[in-house]
Order: sequence, then structure tokens, then C-alpha cells
Amino acid sequence: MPYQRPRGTNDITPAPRPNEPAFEVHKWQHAERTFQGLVERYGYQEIRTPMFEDIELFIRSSGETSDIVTKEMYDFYDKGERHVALKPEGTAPVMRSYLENKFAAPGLPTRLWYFSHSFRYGRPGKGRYRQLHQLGLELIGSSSPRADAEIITLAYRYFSAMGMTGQKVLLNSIGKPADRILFGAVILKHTESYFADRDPAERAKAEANPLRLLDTKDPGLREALAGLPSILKHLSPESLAHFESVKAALDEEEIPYQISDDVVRGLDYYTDTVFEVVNESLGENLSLAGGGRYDHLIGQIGGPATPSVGVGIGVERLLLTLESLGIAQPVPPLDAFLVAATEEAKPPVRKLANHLREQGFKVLLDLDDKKLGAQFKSADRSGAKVALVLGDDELAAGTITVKTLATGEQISIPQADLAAYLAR
RNA sequence: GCGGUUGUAGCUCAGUGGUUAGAGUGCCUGACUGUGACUCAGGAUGUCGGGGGUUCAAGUCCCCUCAGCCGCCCCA
Repeated sequence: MPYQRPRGTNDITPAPRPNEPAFEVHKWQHAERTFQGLVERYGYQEIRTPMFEDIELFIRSSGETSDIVTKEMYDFYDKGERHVALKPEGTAPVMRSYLENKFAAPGLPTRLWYFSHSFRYGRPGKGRYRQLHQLGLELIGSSSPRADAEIITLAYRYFSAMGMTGQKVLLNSIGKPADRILFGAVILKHTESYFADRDPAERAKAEANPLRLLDTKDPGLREALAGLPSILKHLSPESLAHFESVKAALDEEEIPYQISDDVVRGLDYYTDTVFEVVNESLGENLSLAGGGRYDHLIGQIGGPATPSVGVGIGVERLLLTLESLGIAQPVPPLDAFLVAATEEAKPPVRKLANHLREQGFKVLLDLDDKKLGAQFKSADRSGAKVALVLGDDELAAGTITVKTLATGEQISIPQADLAAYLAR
């Protein structure tokens, strides 16, 4: 094998890859179309941004101490000495474009969706890739709790529309930056004795962003955190009221969720609402989607303060979850495979193929002058619903033989009735 | 980035340091003169992930490396 794909990347192929049924292109197409169909009914419009950006954009938005910035960025210098990074997430580029191109509709919140690559330089594994794909939504310009609920609702309904069951929304609020500074101090105080005899690097990391200690799996640290009051007890009255309204709006939409006060998210730009969507069948540690409100992001990258909320959905993880749940995805069928029974029938068969294609049918025929039996074999493997046979008898009578491949049943119909037969 | 584990035919996998590396399945051809799947007969296929080393001899032992998977970190 002279070459193999770069580590942590995937080929998305027309036929399933061994052990990787999720990377079949028709499943991806279905996922994209379903998403587009759903969110466009809510007024979202597509946006496409470049695959790479000035690295500063990500440092400013995600936060200098975030893991994405400190160790997971695919960055390089181009021939003009520009320091750029393959985008590690979708939100910052969309916000940059929004600011740069000023396409906001006056008087209306801006609703955007995207389907995009993301790149994260981590150790790959199942459901964890260096090149991954995200479907995302951004609702820019509303501070209403209904905006938060709209985003969460759409994420949840999307998974349902894909046939998924068992997805859970984990919901939390991390308040405003001021709340977080206060709560961070509380956390550090609470874990002071634990960190007293830890190494300085670990201590520094904790001090840089104490909130991230909350979702630790380290048993010692978990113990040290025991008895710490919930972040929800430290919210300002405004944040608390916002959180209550988000919950009420989700109840109204009948979206099930569970409050999970250890969901803190890895990016610095979130304010108030944060959430993740998980599914047991994918594994405890992998989330299907994550998002929240980021009222200060646009301000952080140099624009006017603009309240916004969004979500990113992991396409690989979505499809992996559907596989592990055994949820079948529709395979686009071929309408017919045309078979020429005799040499004389070949030109009419080619003509018929074109005729059917003009009418919108998906048809295939033999290219390699195969014998009749081999043509049927091709028909069988093509996945076509029927084989259409033209030979001397049919040409003389103006009929066509239709064989249903799954059952082997064969009937003869007038050629004039063929389109109506296939369309039924 | 850290720890563990795996890598042999298209696929699933056997293979005590000792001829020319096997099985099942799939694939190709034929029996089949107007019919795929079933049956029967025949056939092709490997850089044993890659590189180096030890040895009379390496798929097998050692080192390095690449890739997958599991756990950690983190997240989609």
C-alpha cells in the first residue's frame, strides 16, 4: 500500500468501507439534506467560509488558554509569512464573515447554517478525528432566551429527524464573565488543599481556568470538589432569570433536557447558556453536539457587542451513533438496469436508456459487451429494482420484458407503458 | 501529547524460527444456445503495514517507524 490517508482523516466512499459503515457517501448526503431541509424551514440561510483563517481569529475567540488553541490547532505559515490555521471550529469564522461583510438584515436577527470541515490536532480514535465535519447554526443578534431554546430545539429535532433515539440534552448556565470570576475563586479556595501538593503546571492550568476542573474524571480531584455548591447557585439574578426562561421555552417546545452543572465547554467565548447533546450508544465521553450563547464573541474580535447563540453538530459522531443504534439509512436506488438480449438490441437499448434518463429515471446498462448472463449479474449488483430486457421478440412486438430482481418475477408490457410502470 | 493493544489475500481470520504462506468467503471463467441469486467444475490473487537488525534460516525474535482501536487529556 504505497499511500494511505493522513492520520485521523477519512474517505467518504460510495460503498461502505470495511468496519466503517458510517463513511458511506449517501449517508452523508442524507444527513446534509435533512439538516438543510429542517433549518431552512426556520429561516436559516447557508454560509460558507474559508477552510483557514488568520490564527489570531481563533486565539481571540476561543481563548489563549483553551486546549483548542494551545495544542489542537493545525497551523502553519504560508509563503507570505502569514500565520494561518485550518479552522478548528465553525463559529469564529462565521462571526468574522458577519462582521466583515455586514450582511445582517436590518431589524432582524441573522440566522445562518453551515456544513464545514474542522481540524483538530489530537490523537485520533473512533469518533475522534483530525479532520471532522460539523453542521452548525448561528443565531446572531438576539438576547432572548427563546433564541437559546430555538437553537437547542433545532439540534434535538435534527437528531430525531435522522431517526435517532436516546439523545439527551445536557443543559447548564455558566453566567456572565463576572459571575465566573467569582465562582472561579470559590473553586480555587475549595480545592486549595488538593492543589497544595500538586505540581505547579497542573496548578497553573487550574488557575488559568478553574471552571474546567468541574468536568474532571480524576477521582482525587472529584473528591476535592465534593461539597462545592453548584455554579447555578452563583449566577446573577439576570442570568438566573435567563436560564429559567430558556428552560420554560424548552418545556413549551417539549424538548427533554437535563440540568447538568458540570457542563462547562472548552471555549472561552460562552456566556450564560451552554449545552451538549449526548447519546449513550456513542460512549460516555463523546458528545454529538455542543453549543451555547456567546454574547461577547463579536466584541472580542473587534465588532459591536452582539448577543448570539449557536450549536455545532459532529457529523461523524451522528452517523456513528446511528450505526450503533442499527438505524437504517435510505440507499438511493437505481430505477432500472437495461439488458440487451441480442446484438441487434444494443442500439435500441442505448436509445431507451437516454430516453428514460431524460424523463428523470436513474438507469444503467452494460458497457463492456457482456453476455446476457453477465448483464443480468451486473443488473443484480447494480442495486437496480428491475432489469429491462430488450431482444428480438420485444423489438418485433413493441414490448419490453420487466424483471423484478428481488423476486425474479418477469412480465411483458408495451414499451409505451414503461415510463408509467417505472414511476409507480 | 501520555499509557495500552492490534496490523497476514478484497473481507473475516489460521499459521511451534525450518520446503514454494493457508482456510472460509468474495472475485474471474465455464456448464447455461434469451436470464442474476442456488449447484457443480476450473482459475487468479499477497511488498505477511514499512524500514533496519539477530540468525545457516524471520510472517514468527529485537529495535525504529506508520496506521487502526481502547483508556487519559479534550472535545464534534
